[in-house]
Amino acid sequence: MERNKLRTRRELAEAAARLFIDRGYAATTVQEIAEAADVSPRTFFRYFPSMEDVITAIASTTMDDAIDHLAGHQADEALGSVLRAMLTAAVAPVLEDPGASRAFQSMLRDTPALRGRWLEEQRRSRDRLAEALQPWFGPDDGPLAPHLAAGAALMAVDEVMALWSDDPSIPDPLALLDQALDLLDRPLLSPRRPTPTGG
Amino acid sequence: MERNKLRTRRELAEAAARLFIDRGYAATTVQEIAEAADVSPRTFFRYFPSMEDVITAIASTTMDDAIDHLAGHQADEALGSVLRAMLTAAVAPVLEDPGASRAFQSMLRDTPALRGRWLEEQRRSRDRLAEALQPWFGPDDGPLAPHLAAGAALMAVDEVMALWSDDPSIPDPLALLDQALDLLDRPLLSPRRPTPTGG
DNA sequence: TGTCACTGTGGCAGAAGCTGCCAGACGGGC
DNA sequence: GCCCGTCTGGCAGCTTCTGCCACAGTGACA
Repeated sequence: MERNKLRTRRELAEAAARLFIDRGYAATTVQEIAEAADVSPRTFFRYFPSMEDVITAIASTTMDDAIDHLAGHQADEALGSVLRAMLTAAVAPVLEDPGASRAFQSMLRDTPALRGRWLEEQRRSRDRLAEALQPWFGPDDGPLAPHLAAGAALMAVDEVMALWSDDPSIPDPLALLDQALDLLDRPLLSPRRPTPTGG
Repeated sequence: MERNKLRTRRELAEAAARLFIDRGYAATTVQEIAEAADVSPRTFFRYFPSMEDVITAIASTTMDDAIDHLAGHQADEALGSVLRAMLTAAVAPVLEDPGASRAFQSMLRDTPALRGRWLEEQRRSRDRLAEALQPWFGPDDGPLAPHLAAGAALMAVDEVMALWSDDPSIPDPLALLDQALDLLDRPLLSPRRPTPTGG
């Protein structure tokens, strides 16, 4: 019956995503989602504590997988290249159906409640990623360093996806992601070297 | 009557914050907040579109003020020092009542719904800050650069506050913030130079 | 002083989100 | 056939949130 549970959960999440994109979050009811997944509303709330939480089921999987994948790498590889590979793998699924991804991003953008949950999920990924990045940092780097690296990486993905979904002329988020990661590895707060003597 | 409106709004926000910290978000009802602010529940929803949104009224002001303050600076100052001053000013109010700030952060940490809204507010601040940082970046830096700088700065504040509120042995978040900003201005993804030849 | 418009507020009905509880359905082991 | 654990549905009830109408306070104007 375990397999059946996972199937029901996925069906609920997919039905919800479809309805949210189609008619918007506010215009969708739990009853409709439940009907689309062929269960009762009561059952819906046995799988998700709230209607907003459906979104996390859609969001978390890809990033979780990517972070898990990182455990296969060793600290003797350069952090930059490992992170680049991981984030590229996390973003790549977008290319399978760019239209749907764009629609999803737009929906997210216009729905504060869902965006909040999405960001919270991202925040949780940040903690997990920081943990996974520990081997690349030494005691001299301080406790903040892995958290900042993880945060910056995920923030870059978020910014890239936002920019890509806003601007239809950008065909490929992967090229943007590359640029973003290049920028992250240079002094972020000193873009142009200021004139040595102020004035 | 305008002044009265602002007063009511602030009273609602403060009553809500007090109740959330005291008994938790889930155990607080709109009716209780309304009673504490001496208005009807119906009036509450005229000031805030949802119960969760009260939190943004508390959050947004300090960061908004700090970003506005940034408009007084010119691009001939080093970005790093301007940002440092701005973020320090944004975090400084915490020192007025560290106990309350810590309690507030803990409450935020344990309440997914509120944390989501909080992060969303932070996301909005990121866009505003990126806009304000434009003068410090040239066309060669690309469109992503100011967004990444703004995102990294706010992410650092978030991480610093989280670390500070978790660990009672850290007396002062400002010192942590300084460390975080130092780290941001060095190559984030190359903490230790890897051995030139892999092996 | 009377009337009008505007604004802030309260009350009420009703839809929707969400939970606790009980009852029925299904599968596996004896 | 019977028991047991799990998944599910239905129902009652509370809470969040909205649309609507009514009332009170304020200022302008005759």
